[in-house]
Amino acid sequence: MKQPYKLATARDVADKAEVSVSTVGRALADDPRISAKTKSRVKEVATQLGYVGNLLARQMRGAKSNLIGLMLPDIRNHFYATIAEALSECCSSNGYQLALSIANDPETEARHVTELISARAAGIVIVPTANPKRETQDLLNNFPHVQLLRRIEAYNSAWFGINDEDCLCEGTKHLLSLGHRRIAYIGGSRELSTGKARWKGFRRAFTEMGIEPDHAIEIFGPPSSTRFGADAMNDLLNRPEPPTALITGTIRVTQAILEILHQRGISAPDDISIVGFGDAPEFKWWGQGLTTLCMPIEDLATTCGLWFLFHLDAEKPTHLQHSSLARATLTIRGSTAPLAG
Amino acid sequence: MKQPYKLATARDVADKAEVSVSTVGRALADDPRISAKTKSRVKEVATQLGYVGNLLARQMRGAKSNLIGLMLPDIRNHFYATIAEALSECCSSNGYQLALSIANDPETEARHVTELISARAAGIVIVPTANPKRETQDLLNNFPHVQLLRRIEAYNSAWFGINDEDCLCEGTKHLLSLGHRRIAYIGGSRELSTGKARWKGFRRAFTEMGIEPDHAIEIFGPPSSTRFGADAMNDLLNRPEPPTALITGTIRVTQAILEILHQRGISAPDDISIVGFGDAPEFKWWGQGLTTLCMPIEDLATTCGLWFLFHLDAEKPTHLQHSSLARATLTIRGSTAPLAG
DNA sequence: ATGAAAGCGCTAACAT
DNA sequence: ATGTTAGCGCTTTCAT
Repeated sequence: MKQPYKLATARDVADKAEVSVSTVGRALADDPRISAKTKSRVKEVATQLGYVGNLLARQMRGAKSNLIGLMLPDIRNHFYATIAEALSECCSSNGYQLALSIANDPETEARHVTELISARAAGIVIVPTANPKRETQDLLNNFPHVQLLRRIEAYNSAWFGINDEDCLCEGTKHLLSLGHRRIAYIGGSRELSTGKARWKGFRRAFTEMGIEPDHAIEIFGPPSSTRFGADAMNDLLNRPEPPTALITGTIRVTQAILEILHQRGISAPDDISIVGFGDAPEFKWWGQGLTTLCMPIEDLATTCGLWFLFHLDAEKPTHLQHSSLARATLTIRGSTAPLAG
Repeated sequence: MKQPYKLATARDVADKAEVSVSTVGRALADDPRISAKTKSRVKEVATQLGYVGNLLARQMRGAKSNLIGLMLPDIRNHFYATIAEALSECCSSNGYQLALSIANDPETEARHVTELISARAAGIVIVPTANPKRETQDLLNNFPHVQLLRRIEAYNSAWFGINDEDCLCEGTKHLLSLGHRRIAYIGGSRELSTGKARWKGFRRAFTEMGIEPDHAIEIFGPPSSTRFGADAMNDLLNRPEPPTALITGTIRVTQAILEILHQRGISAPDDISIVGFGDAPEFKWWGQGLTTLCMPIEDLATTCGLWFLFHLDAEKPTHLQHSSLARATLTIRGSTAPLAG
C-alpha cells in the first residue's frame, strides 16, 4: 500500500453522508442553517471515518496559524527547560502549539527561522545566537517575534530579559564586602548581550566600592558548554595563587564548577567562596548550600508569552519598542564567608 | 495597517520579474528548462522581496510534512529534557522540525494529538499518559507514531523503552545484599507501564533472594509531581520505625527526597541507605555521592528518533511490532552501606 | 524556454 | 436548508 495512513477528507465525509462538502463544513462548525438531523448524520459519519480537519487547508483560506516557534540554544540547561515549560503551558492554554528549535550557531538558527516562516508560524520567540546572519535579521524584522534574555540591537522587536548587570554587580559586591580581592569571574562570551552585561556588572562592583580590580581574574567562554566551565575551573585551581572567591556568569558554568570542586575535594567556603549564577534546585544542597543569583525565569517567560500571544491575537505589530526587565536577586547560603586571615 | 507582516508570494515575484508563476517556481527550484538569465533575475527579485515559499501550499500539493510532534509529560524533568534535546538534534539533522507538546493528563493529550494530526504532522513521538482516552487511541492507531518509555498495549506501534523491571530489581538486590530488610520504595503510579514494571522489579528482588517482603514499604504516586515525593519521604521519616533503606522509582521523586533529607539533616548512608532512580548530573555530588540507577536515555531517544524518521522517509508503516529495550545499570556510590548492627 | 490551467482541502460568498 | 463556485499559494501536467 502506498498511503498506509490516509486520512479522510471533507469530500469523503460528504460522499458517505450523501451531502455536499459545504454542508459537511457547516455541520461540523455547528452552523445554525443546517438541520439538526443532517448535522447529527454528518457528525456520525465524520467520527466513523476518523475525520480530522486539515489545518493547512484552513490556514490557506486565511485562518491564522497556531504555531509558535521557540528558538533556544540548549534545552538541557535548567534555565531554558523552565522557559520551554512555561511557554508551552502559555501556548497550550491559548490555543497555540509550540514548535521547539534548538540552535546554538548562526547557521542552524538561520535554517530554523526560515523553516518556521515557511511554515507560516504565527510568531517566533527567540533567544538569539551571538552573531545572527544578516539573512536571519532581515527575515525576523519582517516577521512577528520577541527576543528573550539575549538581545540583538538590530532587531526591531520587543525584548524580555533580566537585569544581568545589576545582578552580577550585587553578587560581586557581596564577595568584596566579605574582604575578598582575588575574585575570579567565569562567564559567557561577551559577544552575547547577557555575557557583556554580566561582565560589566562584575567590573562595576569594583568601581562602586572604590576597589582596584588588580586581582580580579576574568575568563569567558561559550555559554552552552559544560566543558568550558570545567576547564576554566581547573585552570584557576592549578594557578600558584588561586582566587579566594569565585562568581559565575552562566548556569552551565555553575554546574560544571560544582562538579569539579566536588571531584577535587575542595569545599566552600573554607577553601574558596562561591557565588553561583542561576538557581537550579540542587544548588540548595551543594555542600552547605550555594549562595546564588536567582532569577524569576518562569515569570519572565510567562510574561513574555502572554504579551506576545496577546499582540498576535489582536493583530497588533509586535515591534513596538517594548522591553521588560526582570529583577534577579542574591540569595545568600553557606558557600560564601569572610576572607580568612 | 491590516497585515503588518504580509509575506511575498510567488505571484508577487512573478509580477515584479515579469514572468509567470510557474517560471518562478521552476527558477527557484533550479529547473534545467529555465534559462540562466531568467533564473538569476527571478532569484534576485525573490531575495529583494524577502520571498519565503509557503510550506502549507506545498504540503497541500503533496509534499510531506516536516513536523514531528513530541508529546512529553514534563519538560523540566531532566529525563525528558534530555529526550527533547536528543530528538531535536535528530530531527534537525534530517530536515524535520520538532513540535513540543507538554501533556500530563488524558484531556490535554487528546487535544494535542488532534492538533498535531490536524496540522498533518509527519508523525508523533509520544510518552503516553496513564489512561489515554479512547478517542486518542483511535486517532493514533491510524497515524504514524512511536511510543517512548511508557507503553500502552492498545497502541499498534513500536515502543522504545528501558528494562525497568530488571533495573529496579538490581537496585533492590543491592540493598538486600547489604542486609537491609525494612526497605521503602517510593515510585510512580502503577497505572503506568513503567511504574508497574519498576514495582514488579522491586518485588522480584525479594523473591529471587528468597526473602519475605514483610518489612517492605511501598508508596506510589503521580510521576511528575515533586510534591508527592516530598510528602512520602516526610511520612516515612515520621514513622516510629523508619526504613533503613530507600529506593526510588522516578527522577522527580529522587530529586524531592534529596532535598527533604538535606533539609532534615539526615545523611546517607549513616542514617539511611539510598538508591536513587535516574542519573541527573548533581546526583554525583549529593552527600558522598548517590548510588543510582542509570539509564542511557539519550541513546534511547536518538535510536528511537532515527528509527522513526527512517520509516517515515521510506513511507513504511511504523506499526511493525518493533520494540527496543535499553539496559539500565546500577552505579554504586557513597549513599549505600551495610546495615549497621 | 515559457505560459496556462488544474487541483490539493477547505471556507465563504453567492445561488437556489 | 442545502448546493455551487471561487480562491488561498503552490507544483505539475499539458500546451505553445
